Amino acid sequence: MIRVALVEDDDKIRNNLIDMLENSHDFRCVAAYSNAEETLRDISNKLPDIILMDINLPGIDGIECTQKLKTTMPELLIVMLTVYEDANKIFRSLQAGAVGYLLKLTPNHEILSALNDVSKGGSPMSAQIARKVIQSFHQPQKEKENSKVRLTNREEEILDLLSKGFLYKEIAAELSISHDTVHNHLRKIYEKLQVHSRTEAVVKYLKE
Amino acid sequence: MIRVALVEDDDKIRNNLIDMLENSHDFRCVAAYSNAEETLRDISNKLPDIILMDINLPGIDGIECTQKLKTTMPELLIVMLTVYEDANKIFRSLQAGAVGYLLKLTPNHEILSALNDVSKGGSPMSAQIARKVIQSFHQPQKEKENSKVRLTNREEEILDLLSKGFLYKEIAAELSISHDTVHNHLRKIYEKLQVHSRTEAVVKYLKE
DNA sequence: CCTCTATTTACCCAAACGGGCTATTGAAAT
DNA sequence: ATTTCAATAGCCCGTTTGGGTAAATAGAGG
Repeated sequence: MIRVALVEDDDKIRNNLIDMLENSHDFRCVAAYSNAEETLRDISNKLPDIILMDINLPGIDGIECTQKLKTTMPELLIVMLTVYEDANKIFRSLQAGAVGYLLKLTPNHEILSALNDVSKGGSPMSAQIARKVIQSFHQPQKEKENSKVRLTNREEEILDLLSKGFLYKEIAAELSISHDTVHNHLRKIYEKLQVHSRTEAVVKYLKE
Repeated sequence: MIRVALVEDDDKIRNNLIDMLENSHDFRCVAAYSNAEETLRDISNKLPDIILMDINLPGIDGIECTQKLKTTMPELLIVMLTVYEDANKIFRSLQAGAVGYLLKLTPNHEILSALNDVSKGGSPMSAQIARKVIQSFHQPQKEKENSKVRLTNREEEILDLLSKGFLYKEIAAELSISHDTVHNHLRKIYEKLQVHSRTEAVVKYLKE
């Protein structure tokens, strides 16, 4: 029997996963947590072989949690199970030590076979996810090295003003350019930082 | 002749103030800066008696600038001249060492008479501003001590999610409450933090 | 018992934002 | 000479946000 633990804050999804595991022949659900903090505190009492980890958790997120878990229990196999299909989250998860990355819309039987893969030393991920991972190797080495994407001077300038809470039109006034140009720079910035809002961009920026 | 310096990022307003000073009998404008950084660098060459300081400056804001100026030139008289009528900014300004607090809508002749007051040892401020200052002495000491406003647990929880870039509706889903409730908590948070947008709130929050 | 606060929900509305698209200019690189 | 790219500007459109206003409930503290 392979010991599996869950970290998932949505009650319904968590209970579905528990059912799935308990109705299987090969797996046992030895723990189910709703947040990262509890997981980090309690996991050493349960010693699962595999963890199915949600990314979007209240407080410490699944990626950070993965990182912390791997430092204390490096043999633990962690599989991300999440709604995000975004390249950045995938890479950060894998870098944090996850061995697999599944989307939440994956049918139960595929999740189970993925868990089997994992226990056999595989790394399950959907074809779309795999493609994104593969593509990362096609990127010229240059870009991989400084994974901290390079913003142009103008973009940094705008991001800085953004982080001070200025509106588009205030930034435009400040820099004597049009509202639309600010808008355009912001799009490029969001694309480069892999985010979709002011807040996310500013948070990344402030963490330098 | 009383030597006055200006710190104001808006060209039009700054030039209006220069005109006002130059057309007066008692004052000379010895410097006019558009930002705090330049002011801090250059002010020791100009040695004004009084500074009229805007709060909303790009980069270092007027309050921080006031603080820094007072450490190196404690005899300098600084008068805030700003659009903000909010209690928090007023107190922080006065604590930083400002001796007066005027609103930008104050007519020129009143600004001049305020400058006269200042040079005579007075502290000019409008009746509304004065009221807010007075009221601060009526507040129980408790609240004055921890000026770092207290957010409720719920509010912190929501602010935390906000800082992770979640949308209102995502926060609502996360906490199993309605979109409107999230909206309302955010209003309270903004009010307590004296901000007017996600970005500003998150920046304050991340700076702990 | 009454008041105050925290938490919750709701409706309205204007401003701000995010993304899809296209396009011009000038500089730098190939 | 041609291509690439940063910077500029614009239009369209749906979504998100912020603020006004109102109100109900439950718990704490007088």
